[in-house]
Amino acid sequence: MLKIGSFFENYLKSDSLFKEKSVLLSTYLPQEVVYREEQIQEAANILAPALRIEKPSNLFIYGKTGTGKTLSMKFILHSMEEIAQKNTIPFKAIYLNCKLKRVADTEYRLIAQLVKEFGKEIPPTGLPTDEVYNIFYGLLDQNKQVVLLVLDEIDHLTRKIGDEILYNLTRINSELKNSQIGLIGISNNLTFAEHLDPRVRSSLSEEEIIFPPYNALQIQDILKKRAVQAFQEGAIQAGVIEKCSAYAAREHGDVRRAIDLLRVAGEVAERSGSTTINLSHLDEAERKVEADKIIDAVTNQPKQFQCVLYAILLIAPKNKNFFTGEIYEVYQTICKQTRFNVLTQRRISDTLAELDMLGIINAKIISKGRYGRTREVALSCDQNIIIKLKEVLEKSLQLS
DNA sequence: TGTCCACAGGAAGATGCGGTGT
DNA sequence: ACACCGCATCTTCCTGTGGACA
Repeated sequence: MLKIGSFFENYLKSDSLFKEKSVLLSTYLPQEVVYREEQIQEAANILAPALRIEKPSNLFIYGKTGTGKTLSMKFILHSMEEIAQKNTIPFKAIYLNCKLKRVADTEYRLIAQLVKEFGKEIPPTGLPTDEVYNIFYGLLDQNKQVVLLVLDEIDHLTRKIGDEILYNLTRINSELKNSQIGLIGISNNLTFAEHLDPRVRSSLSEEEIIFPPYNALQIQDILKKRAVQAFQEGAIQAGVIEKCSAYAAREHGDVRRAIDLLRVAGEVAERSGSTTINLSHLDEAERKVEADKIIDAVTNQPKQFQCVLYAILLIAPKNKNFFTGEIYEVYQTICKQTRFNVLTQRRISDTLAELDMLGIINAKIISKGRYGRTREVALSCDQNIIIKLKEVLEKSLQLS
């Protein structure tokens, strides 16, 4: 008791490395967005008519992850809302991330979420989708107003539920008497629009803006600016920021990742009682970020998924590469042990594809000629993650 | 040169759950 | 009580296919 008490005492007394940790969180909205002035100006030009209660052109934004798309859009919308409020312009901006599970990953939920933005609750299920649309139309058309709808990670939406919903959204305006709605799509995938229905494509991407990746120097500069706000003076040792931006530059200029890494490195350093952040903290942070991402993804999957992964973990030490059929056999024995239903191979095939998508395994479809076509699977994460995964799975599946 | 394996992966639909309005 | 809805998960049935082997 006394011991733990003094731990907290010491904890309070010791100076934190952080001055303002929230600066390093993804929710942080900086005062200015650097190196994106050009894109922001362009977007502002396109969206400005909304403030005169005219419908702006629909806008499409492309760029890899961590290139400041979301940040820039939030920045623009934020200042538009401010102006609108000051001048009592009936303007509303709605930002939705389509990647969020159970929020915006189906047509019903997306519209329900939009309705919620107007302050009305929609039950999570039960109503016909048409009905939800009607409620949305009604709310939208109550007053004369311009609504800007930002759909972030829009490629996730269409991959899951097709592009019909986008078609509906682009046609909303013709159904509305008072209001106007402008759509802004944000996509990580540069080729996203190519496999879109031509009608949707032409009306959705009336205007397009591309966000190029940041280069290493820009990343360094951004990181330095954030670090100054986030950490105590002298908390970061020389070379840490440089290495951090080098990591990010290697990952196609993903600044978000770099900022994440810096934050975790700070946490690691703090926990180890160090007064500064050094390179080894950064290395550990990188391992931790990677491991957390994977383990998080796995624990949120259904048991059957976990069974398949466990089967793979059992085979992996014996063979470097293995095939769908082998995995299925091992999976069956695991199901027997755990008293789970044995699913069909068709389903397992899909599960393997999902595992591949999550980056846990590396699956390649190969032909063994006479001996058929199959997935060649190899584990693609490093040893200490595998050990941790195995522990987590054994616990979750209640295997000894 | 054609055959044929061992799957991939599309389509449609069954099932069970948590919900709705009447 | 009832018919109906959305959704995740899974099954059934199906067509497609790269290339080693006879």
